Amino acid sequence: MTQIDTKTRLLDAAECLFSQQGFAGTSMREITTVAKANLAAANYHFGCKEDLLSAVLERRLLPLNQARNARIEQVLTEAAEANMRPKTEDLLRAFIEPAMAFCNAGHNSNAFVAIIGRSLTAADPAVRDRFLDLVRPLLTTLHQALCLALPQLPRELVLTRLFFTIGALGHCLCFSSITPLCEPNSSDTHKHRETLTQDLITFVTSGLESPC
Amino acid sequence: MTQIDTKTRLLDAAECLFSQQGFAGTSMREITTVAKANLAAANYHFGCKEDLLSAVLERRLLPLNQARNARIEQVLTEAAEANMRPKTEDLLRAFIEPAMAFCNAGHNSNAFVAIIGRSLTAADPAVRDRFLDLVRPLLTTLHQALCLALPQLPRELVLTRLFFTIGALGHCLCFSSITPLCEPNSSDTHKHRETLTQDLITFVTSGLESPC
DNA sequence: GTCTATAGATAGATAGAC
DNA sequence: GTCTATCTATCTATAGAC
Repeated sequence: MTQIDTKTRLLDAAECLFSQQGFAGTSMREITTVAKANLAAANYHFGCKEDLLSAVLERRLLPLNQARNARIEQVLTEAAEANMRPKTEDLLRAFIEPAMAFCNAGHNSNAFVAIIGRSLTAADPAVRDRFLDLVRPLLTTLHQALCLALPQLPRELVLTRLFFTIGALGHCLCFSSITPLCEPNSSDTHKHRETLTQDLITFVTSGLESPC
Repeated sequence: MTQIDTKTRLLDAAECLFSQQGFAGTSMREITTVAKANLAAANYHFGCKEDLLSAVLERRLLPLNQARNARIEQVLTEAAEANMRPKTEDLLRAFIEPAMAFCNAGHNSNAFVAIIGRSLTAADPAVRDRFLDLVRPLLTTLHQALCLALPQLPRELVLTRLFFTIGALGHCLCFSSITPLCEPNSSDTHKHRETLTQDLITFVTSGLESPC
C-alpha cells in the first residue's frame, strides 16, 4: 500500500464530492475530512475553492481531451490518405468512446465523468466557464472535422447537431454515475457500458447524418 | 400595474435565482431580497428551502407535463382511429415542442426551462428526486407510446434512446437560457427557437428510428 | 508542508411583536 | 401575513506555530 500524498488525496476527495453534491453543495471542510487532511492544507495547495475546482477538472480533462484530439486527427489522416471523406461515425466515436471508457479506468473517475457531463450546462458560471475553457478547442476541431464528413449540411446545422450530441453524451455520463445501469458489483457492468456507448454512437450518427 | 402577492414574488425570485445559480448556490436571503420580501415570510409560506424548490418545480411542471401528456394521447388516439401506428416524430414533437415553447411564454419561464434541463442529472439528490417524481409518469407514457411506434426495436433500446433524447433536450433548454442563441433583444429570437426546436426533433427522430 | 486556532462573513430557521 | 431580531451552525480563508 503506497502512501498517497495530501494533494492527491484532496483532489480525489474533491472530485468525488463535487460529482455527488455539486460545487456549491460541497464545502472545503467536507473535502478535507474525506481526504483526511487539514482545511489549511487545502488552501495551501490550491489557494481557494475555485482553483481547487480548476485543478480537479484539469487533472483528468487535459489527458482525456488530448486522447480524443489524437483520435480525431487519426481519423482525418486515414481518410486523407485514402482520398475519402472522414466518416461521421468514426469522428463521433473518437469523441465519445474515450469519455465513456473513462468510467472503467482505474481511479475513481467514474465520479469524474458526472462532473464532465454536467459542467457545460452547470448553473454556476464559475464551473461552466472553467470547464468551457478546457473543451472549446476540442469542440472547434470536432466541428470542423464533422463539416468535412457532412459537406452537404450547412455548418451551423452541424454545430447545432453537435450540441445535441454533447447533450446526449453528457446525460449518459451523469447517469452512469447517478443511476448505475446495472448493479455496481455486477460482473457485466463493463460490458453494459460498452453496449451503451455503441447505442449512443449509433443514435447520434443517425441524428447528424439526417437529411437537411 | 397589478399588485403581485408575496408568495408569487418569492416563487418568481426563487425560479430565477435557482436557474442562474443552482439550488445549493442560492440562499434564502438572496431570494427574499430579490422578491422584496422578508426572510421570515419565505419560511412562513414554504416551510423550508427544499419545499420552496418543490413549489417552484410544481408550479410550472405540472401544467407543462399535463399539456405534453394530452398531446401524446392525441397522437395515439388519431393513430388508433386511422388504424395506423403512431409516428415517432409526432410523439417526440408532442414531448419536445411544449417544453421549448415554454421559453416564449410570458412569465420569466425562460429561466425555468434551464431548471428543467438540469434537474434530471442534477448533482444534488434533493433536486433530482423532487424533479424525477414529477416527470416519471410522463416518461413512462412516452416510452410505451414510442414502443408502439417502433415495434421492431427492443423496448430497452427504445428506453435507452429516449434517455439520449432527454439529454439532448435538456441541453437545449439550458443553453437557450445560458447562452442566448441570438441577441436577447433580437426580433427573431422567437423564430430562431422554432428552428432549433425543429432541428432537435429531426435529430432525435433519426436517432430513435435508426436500425437496430 | 501540515498543523491549531480563529477571524469574519453568511447560512437556514425560529420566536414573538404587530 | 409580514415584520424585527436573533439563535445556532456552518462557511471560506488566513495568521502563525512547528
